[in-house]
Amino acid sequence: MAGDETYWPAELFADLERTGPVPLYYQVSTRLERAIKAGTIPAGARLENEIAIAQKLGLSRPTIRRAIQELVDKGLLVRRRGIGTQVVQGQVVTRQVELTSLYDDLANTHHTPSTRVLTHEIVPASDEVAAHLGVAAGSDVVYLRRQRSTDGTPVAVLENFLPGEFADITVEQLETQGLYQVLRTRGVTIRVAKQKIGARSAENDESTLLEIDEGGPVLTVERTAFDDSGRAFEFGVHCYRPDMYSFETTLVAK
Amino acid sequence: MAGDETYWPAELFADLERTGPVPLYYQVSTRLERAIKAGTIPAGARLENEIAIAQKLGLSRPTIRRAIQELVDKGLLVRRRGIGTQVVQGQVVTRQVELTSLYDDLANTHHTPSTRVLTHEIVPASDEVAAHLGVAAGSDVVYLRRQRSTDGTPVAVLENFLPGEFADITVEQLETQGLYQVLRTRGVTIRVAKQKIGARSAENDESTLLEIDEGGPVLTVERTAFDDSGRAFEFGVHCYRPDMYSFETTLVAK
DNA sequence: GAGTGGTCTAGACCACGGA
DNA sequence: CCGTGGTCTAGACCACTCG
Repeated sequence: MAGDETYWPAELFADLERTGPVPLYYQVSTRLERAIKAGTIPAGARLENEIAIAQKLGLSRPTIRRAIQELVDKGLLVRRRGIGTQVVQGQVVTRQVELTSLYDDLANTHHTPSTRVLTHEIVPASDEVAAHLGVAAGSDVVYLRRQRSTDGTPVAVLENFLPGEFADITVEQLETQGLYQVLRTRGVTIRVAKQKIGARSAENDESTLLEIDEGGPVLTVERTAFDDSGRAFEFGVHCYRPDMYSFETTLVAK
Repeated sequence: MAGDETYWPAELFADLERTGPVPLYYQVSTRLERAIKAGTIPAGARLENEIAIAQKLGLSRPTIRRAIQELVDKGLLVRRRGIGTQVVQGQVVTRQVELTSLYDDLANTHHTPSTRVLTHEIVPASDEVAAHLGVAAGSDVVYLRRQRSTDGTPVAVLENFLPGEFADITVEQLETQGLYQVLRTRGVTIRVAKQKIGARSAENDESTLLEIDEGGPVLTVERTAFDDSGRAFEFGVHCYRPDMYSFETTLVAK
């Protein structure tokens, strides 16, 4: 019957590097993702089955499965046993919440982020901060409060707590780079983050700093970040101007 | 040296069902997750290497890898080449954003959710709704507006648009079950959801419905849901009382 | 019954980190 | 150097869906 065709634009996969450092599953996955986003493989289309794809590409089935799984996890494909693999109808392009800092987020969207450091001091850890950072209550931690703007418009007020060993981070570093960028220079990279997103009214000087109405709504995030070894290295309490920032996520049922 | 021990409480894995319908990787993964959350394997601990685990359990390495990968994706473990696998220090228990309805969320936390249907009618699809649902602009869609409460306190105002084929859903069904529950009865299950989380001031009758201050802050979600075949079957615009609801997520760097 | 994805095995070689 | 996880192969059997 017409309409039962399966898709597999094999010509898109002619240039796979079998020797280079880039994993094969990743090469397949990214090419497939591009083809879907470009509409070369239309929404709702059915892909060829895994075995056939593996043969056409001269790869093993597990490699193909892994490539496809990447896109299933991203919400671009759905798989059903006995049926096949289909493209999700998600024309609406959504930029995902990635594990990047707000600074990078803003810089990546062709804006010019800037930072003003409001507070930069050593304080004893409260019980809450100590619990999140995994340090003793009352021990020295670094407290930062920053105002983040883009193109001159304030976007967020960022409060952060770091373990005492980061006391030597300077105001100048913080005003020219994002916090995660500074930490990366010191060999600390973010690997896992647990966060809670909510809303409340602006408090104290927040309305002034964000240039919004007194007591106006703000979007809030509480985030604990962990490094490569699973150690907590940052606890942040942030508030955002809701007309300047929002979070986009894709959820996939398991 | 002391402190270099690796952990693997093999006794926890004595009862694996090799013949049943539950996948082996899933059995290993859930037992391991329980052991981590119970503290049997402490935060920061290093696991034995994959080959040794596979031998001890009489399973293949790919099966063990998959079990571990599940927990890496959940943010409970981190893996580093040349180093090993370690438990993340995430004592703070966080309930994750799952692909469940608000109704189930509330019911699962030992509360009694209730729903009042405010509007239930057929309307022509606006351009925005049509784009999200993948139907023609102006075609008939079902419009629902509901007030959701828990233990008598209002939590959210839910606006939803569904394809016209769901016109026969009754008010009674919606007041006794969650929307996704009703749809599941009709063979539609949610598989992927794309959503945007933000904040704004309460508008029109929302403050009254949520029993908050006029123009007070609300947490907002815009969600498009897709079924097993990748077809959009629901577009929702919801607002939540921020003191009653927030979102928790875990992000893992790839 | 034919076709699909879901699981599992038993190896192999490589890249990276540390001693 | 060794130990670790990262990738890849070439099969196998099963469970599910459909005609």
